Amino acid sequence: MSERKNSVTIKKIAEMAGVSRGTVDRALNNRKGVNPEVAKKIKEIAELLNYKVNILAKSLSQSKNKSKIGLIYHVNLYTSVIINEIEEGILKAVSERIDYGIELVTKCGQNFDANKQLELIDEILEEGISALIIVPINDDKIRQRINQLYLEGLPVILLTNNLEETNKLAYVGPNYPLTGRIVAGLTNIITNGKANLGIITAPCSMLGHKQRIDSLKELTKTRYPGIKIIKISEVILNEIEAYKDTKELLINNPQIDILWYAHGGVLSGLKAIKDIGLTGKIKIISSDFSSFIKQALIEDLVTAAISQNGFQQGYYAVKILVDYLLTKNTLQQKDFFIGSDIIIKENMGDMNLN
Amino acid sequence: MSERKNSVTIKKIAEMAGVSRGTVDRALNNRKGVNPEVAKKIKEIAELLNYKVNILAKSLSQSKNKSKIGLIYHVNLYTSVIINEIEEGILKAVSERIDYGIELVTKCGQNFDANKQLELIDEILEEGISALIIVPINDDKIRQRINQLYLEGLPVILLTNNLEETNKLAYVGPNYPLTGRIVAGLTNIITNGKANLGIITAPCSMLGHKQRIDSLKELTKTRYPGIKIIKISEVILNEIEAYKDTKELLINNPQIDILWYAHGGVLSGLKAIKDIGLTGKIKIISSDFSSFIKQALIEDLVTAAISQNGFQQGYYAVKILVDYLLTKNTLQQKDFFIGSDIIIKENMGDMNLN
DNA sequence: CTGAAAGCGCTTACAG
DNA sequence: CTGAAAGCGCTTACAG
Repeated sequence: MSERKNSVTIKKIAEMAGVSRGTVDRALNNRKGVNPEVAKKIKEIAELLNYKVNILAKSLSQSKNKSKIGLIYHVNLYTSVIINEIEEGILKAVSERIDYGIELVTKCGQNFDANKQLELIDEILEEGISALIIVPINDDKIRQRINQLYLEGLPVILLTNNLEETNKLAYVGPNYPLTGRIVAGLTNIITNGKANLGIITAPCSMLGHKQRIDSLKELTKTRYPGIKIIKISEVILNEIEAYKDTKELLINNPQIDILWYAHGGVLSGLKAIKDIGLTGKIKIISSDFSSFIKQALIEDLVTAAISQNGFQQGYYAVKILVDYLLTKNTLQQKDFFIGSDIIIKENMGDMNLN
Repeated sequence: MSERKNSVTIKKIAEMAGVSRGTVDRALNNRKGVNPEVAKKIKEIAELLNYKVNILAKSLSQSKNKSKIGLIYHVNLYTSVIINEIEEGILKAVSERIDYGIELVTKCGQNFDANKQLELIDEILEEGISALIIVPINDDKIRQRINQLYLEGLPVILLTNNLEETNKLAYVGPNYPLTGRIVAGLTNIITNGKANLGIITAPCSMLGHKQRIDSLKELTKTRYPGIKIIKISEVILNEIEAYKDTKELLINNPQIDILWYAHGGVLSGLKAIKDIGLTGKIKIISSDFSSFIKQALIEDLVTAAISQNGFQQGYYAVKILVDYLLTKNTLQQKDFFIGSDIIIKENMGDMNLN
């Protein structure tokens, strides 16, 4: 069953090729200074024997020069919770890989400040990182900088927020269009197909947020015509705005019976709903899943939430990156989508391990 | 941030204790033949320096003697799909750990045959396994055998099916009572709290299946009184029975508006529903999540499914076990619950990596 | 361009 | 009970 490797080592290849282990190493790792003919022969033999490098030995032998992974992200009021989870996932994955000589360097910016993020990139480069994980801000300057870094040979993983037309090793994060469709499907199930939906969102500072709304719109049109989108309300998200906006939205559109908070703001939204006496009359779907939302689910104030699994996002970003750094194997895919879970009152904290 | 180890090696401890590296190794690994006083001193120094073994070096040095992990499971008509997923997860985790000298030996029984499983245990022991992952059959003989093995020092992980009063390193699998509650909550959401629920299940050959039903019953009583359980129909699950039973159930209980298939049988069930002209009038929740169910979700024949994440179950069983074998660190918990996901038409295949 | 040798951190016969 | 030495598979100055 698992006879697939072993016994074939660099030593065996060296013997068969009639060279030293050092030369085999150089050839297989494309280091310079090997006679091309010899290198070719060595590679052929390796191929023939289905040689697979022993990662343990490789890492151990290189353990003097640790490789630093850079992490750049940014916090702001409405993403801080998931950022915490993401960081936990990252730290977990890194701690599992300490023996491989992996180290983490972190820089954190604020509030979608692209210039600040550019600075952080410069700073982190000075630390001598060998790869970068970044939650990029949706800005041309950032896009260009990342393109440049990637072309210069730095493996870059975009985390949580995908940038279009940007070179990268991979994107790890939610499948935003899919998330929008999930909200549509969930609304359908909750309302038995007949709904007057209100949406509260923020101005689309992230590509994914726009994709989410667009795909919801499309799916309600084509698959769930009984779901009417009454109004999409874009507010600059802070608690005051979310409160005011929820109130206004519901008073001006009394037919709304289900409300989707695409970005947060649920806390004040619920307060507004209570103040106008609609608690229990409006169903709520939240695309946030913080401890506050958990509480709201428990109290039946929110019907369902979509969790973006921050922990997994962070964990897999590191896992994928380190696998790549250790093996240089071409990745099987460019986009690694982390599932978005449907959370209801009963399945919170379902999984008790990480 | 991650300054937590390194630089402190066995060599350093040896120097400080004034002994050889061999002796340090013997002491720290509790091998016999070390002067107790010396051992104590060595351990104190290690503690003081917060020594953590380098797993890479340890595994590499031991890579001649591979450790075999035994896997015993059983297939039968209605669990085969999830078993496939479980096996995929196991194989993935094992393949990621080949360099650690991990090998898998697999034995497969059939149809809840406990005697057969006992035989398989004997057979697999002869292979010289150093740990066992087993999907145990709910039988006293098995229970006793596992207890005995565990007491003899074999690390045993119970996978997917938990046995009570059985010694084990850990259980990895669904939280069955929770799954029942999820079905209750899902039913509540789908039906807006008013439901006449029919249940089709199999005689409880597994503890978990009973727990699932019990917890659903309890939660509908306490939290969702609007959900009436009309009938719980236990059939020996094969397609003919599932067909007959669904038909009978729905004809005799025309008030049923939502049906939960707790074990499978959905394929024939849907056929029966069609034959009596109720397609689209009865909502279906499936606790199975096979490719057939996927298709049924796409065709709107099934409203929602609960996935038990077989892949993760298998993957984590191996991960947890190998971590343990390599470090002998006491596990943080006894039960590792793998989340059960709510699947609707829109979030199938949400995650595209494993 | 290539080889011999030392090294990564740990384990393990072997000899005493 | 303990140490010296070889070994796990790979990498890397160093010398040529």
